[in-house]
Amino acid sequence: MKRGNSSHDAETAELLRRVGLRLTGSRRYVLEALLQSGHPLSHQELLGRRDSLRFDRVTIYRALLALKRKGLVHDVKGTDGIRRFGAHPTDLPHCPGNHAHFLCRRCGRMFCLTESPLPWVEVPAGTTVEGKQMVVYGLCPQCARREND
Amino acid sequence: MKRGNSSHDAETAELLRRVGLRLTGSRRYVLEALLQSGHPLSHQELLGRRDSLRFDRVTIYRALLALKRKGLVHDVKGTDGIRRFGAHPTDLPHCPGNHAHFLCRRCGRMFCLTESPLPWVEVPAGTTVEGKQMVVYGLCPQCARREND
DNA sequence: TTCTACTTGCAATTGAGTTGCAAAAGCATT
DNA sequence: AATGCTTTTGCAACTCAATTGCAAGTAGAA
Repeated sequence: MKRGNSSHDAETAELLRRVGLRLTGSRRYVLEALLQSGHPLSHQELLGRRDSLRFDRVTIYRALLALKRKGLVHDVKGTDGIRRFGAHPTDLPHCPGNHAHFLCRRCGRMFCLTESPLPWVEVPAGTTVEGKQMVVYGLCPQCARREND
Repeated sequence: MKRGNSSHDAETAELLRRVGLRLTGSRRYVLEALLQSGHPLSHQELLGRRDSLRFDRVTIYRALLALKRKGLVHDVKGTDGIRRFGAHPTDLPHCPGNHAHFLCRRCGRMFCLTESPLPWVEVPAGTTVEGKQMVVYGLCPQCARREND
């Protein structure tokens, strides 16, 4: 399977192998893209990239689910209802995604606020907590500047 | 317009008037339901209630948007992608909804964790924060018990 | 009661995400 | 490098939350 000659190419292969996933083009592409990108990406954004190699929409979804299932990426459902997936080289291979995320309501980009770990939350007795996510929304610096013109 | 004879009937009318919304059946019904319910409700749940008076789906959506716009209710997009709306008598009329929410992945009910105010979050310089939400998910006490049978 | 702006109901549409299935590809083995 | 088994892919169809346009209906003020 043809693939890009990017800097993370060997790294993605190693990561996929380590978690027991077959090395397929879509998984390499998706993990590669998430590692390169400085911020979490939505399914739509992954499809839009020039180097997406025209993988089918469904294939991208399934690649994301596989990576998520193996813990290579974390995901957040934004206030806009769109799920975005992120991978951080420093977090891998046990990327917890245990931090807040910022979502710009104008450009739709999401950023990991890795400096803000999620707080402990008190829940009623008997409750089982499986996970948590926090989304901060508003305008990113660039969009905030444009909004004031 | 016919309406229920519930305990909050006068309260809803007063609240709607105070924020400058016309007193219509759907708004009374929705606000009433949210006040009575101990937890935030989705559009679907609002439609399903016996006393929903068969308002149109779209009407319920628009009533929710109007209440939200006027700050009478707060809303949260769950990890399941479904938006739920909550009103708390004690919060009104400036219900901030500034607390975490718990979402049960089994029964789909959402609860306000009013004891857990959202933490301050550090964002990059220039960022405009307009709001934030936190969703904790897992199993509620009842569902956790059933899952162990 | 009348007038007008706002609200409602209906039908159609959008868009994210999922499912079933036959063809194709990964990979361990020979 | 051929075999065979299992997983993955592509395609089409589908589900479901949420939105939009518009004509008919209604709340509230004059």
